[in-house]
Amino acid sequence: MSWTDERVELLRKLWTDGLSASQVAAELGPGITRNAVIGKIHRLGLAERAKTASAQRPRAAKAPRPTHPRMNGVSSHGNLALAFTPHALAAPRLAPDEEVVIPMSERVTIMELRESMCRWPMGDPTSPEFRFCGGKSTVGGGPYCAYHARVAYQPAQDRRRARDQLRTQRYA
DNA sequence: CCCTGATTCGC
DNA sequence: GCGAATCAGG
Repeated sequence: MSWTDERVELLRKLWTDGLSASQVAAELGPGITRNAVIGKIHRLGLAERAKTASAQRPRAAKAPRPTHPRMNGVSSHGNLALAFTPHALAAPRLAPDEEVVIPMSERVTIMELRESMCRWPMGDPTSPEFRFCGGKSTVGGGPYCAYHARVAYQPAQDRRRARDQLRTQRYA
């Protein structure tokens, strides 16, 4: 990869528009790294950008995060185990077209689960194969990754009711 | 930890 | 000139 005229032009435009170096790098495609972009910006003398756009822009208000019945007061791993095993057992069944396949290698056991990870249960909770999704949980410490948050909170009226029912049956 | 830009320095 | 590695900061 080299700095062709087109590339430089695009770099100028995107950087001037206020994109971050990594965003510009992504636009320029694989092969151009963030470092490459920053280096070029300096060589071009573009480094004095009147503040970054993101710095000018007032921070967007934090999206309100839905609360989950079982999600309160969870902080340590022990808590996680206690809090989410019931949840796991009562996990809703997803329709095949709702299903997202997470490779086993990316899933995590309950011991590997961290607060920053998606706690969506996957597989049979009574099986040694049982894992959690393990994806990056949503910003602000939400319990699920973006996808599973959607599944958990969005369509869910009746599914959730069913799940809660199941939960109370088993853990009343 | 995720991210940001800045700087250095071997190539 | 180039950009990975590193630094300093949010």
